[in-house]
Amino acid sequence: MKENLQEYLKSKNLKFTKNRKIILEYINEKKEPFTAEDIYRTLLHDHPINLSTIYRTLNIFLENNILQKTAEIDGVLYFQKMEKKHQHQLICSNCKSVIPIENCPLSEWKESLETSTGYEITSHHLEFRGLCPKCKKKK
Amino acid sequence: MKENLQEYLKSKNLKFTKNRKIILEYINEKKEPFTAEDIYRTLLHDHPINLSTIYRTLNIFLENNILQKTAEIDGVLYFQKMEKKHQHQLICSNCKSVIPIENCPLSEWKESLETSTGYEITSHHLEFRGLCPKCKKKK
DNA sequence: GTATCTGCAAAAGATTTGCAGCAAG
DNA sequence: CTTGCTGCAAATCTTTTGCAGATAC
Repeated sequence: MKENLQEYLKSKNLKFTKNRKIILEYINEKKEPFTAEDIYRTLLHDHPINLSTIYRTLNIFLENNILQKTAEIDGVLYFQKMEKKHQHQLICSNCKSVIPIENCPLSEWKESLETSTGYEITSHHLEFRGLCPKCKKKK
Repeated sequence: MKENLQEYLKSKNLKFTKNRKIILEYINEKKEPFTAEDIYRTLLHDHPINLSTIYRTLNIFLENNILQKTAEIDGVLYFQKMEKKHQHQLICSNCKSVIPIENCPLSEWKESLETSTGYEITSHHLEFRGLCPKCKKKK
């Protein structure tokens, strides 16, 4: 993957810099959706990278389908590695933690919706909200 | 509804001011999800209301379940009158218009998800994206 | 009258941008 | 060496907040 990306970036006149490499590693390892701030704070100690650079890198990765935007919660964007697998999120209303969920019964619904609305539907976004096991205990 | 609300607000030590009445009328008439800015611009000519006041009013209506937050798109909040009916949205990626859709096959999925994750799920949010009939033609 | 509302201006928080120096190829 | 990347500071955009005067009841 890393080698492929490097080739790919070159073909787009983009450079495979140290920062991009480190951010990419973060993205590849992280199972849960994350924010720009999450990356910033995680890397702060060993490889501090300016927040602007992180945002710029995330946008480049988004444009090139290396990354996907998976949620927007209280004005904050959440990202995840682009997966072949279709995924959605489960968000804790209390601690704002986000976990991914798989399986999705919605694709079947798509066609009937296209017929009834006249829209051409290209994607959907689904979020469940509730209390995670930890926050459930505290109440 | 208007009379009930007035009683209700009184019981909460909230006043039924002219501004709140006008904003409420907007909310009741508007079929599509709307933003604070939408209200501001619509009322600007006949009943200009300060944006802060609009935001404050929306938040009060939210807390009192007169209004619901239905989407968050590119950093902007979308609201709709609280409906008994469960609803979701269909958003045009091109012109950003939003229309509500009814029927939702997801409630059945909730229980199995609660079992598998340990979360207590309280709500879900679903958005479809695509091209509306107008924008489809232009392409 | 007095508690709540409102407009205004300023603050806050996430994200973007301009620019001058730095690094990759 | 040349083009693209980075850090920094400042700008931007939506939403929130503090405050002093206005309004509802």
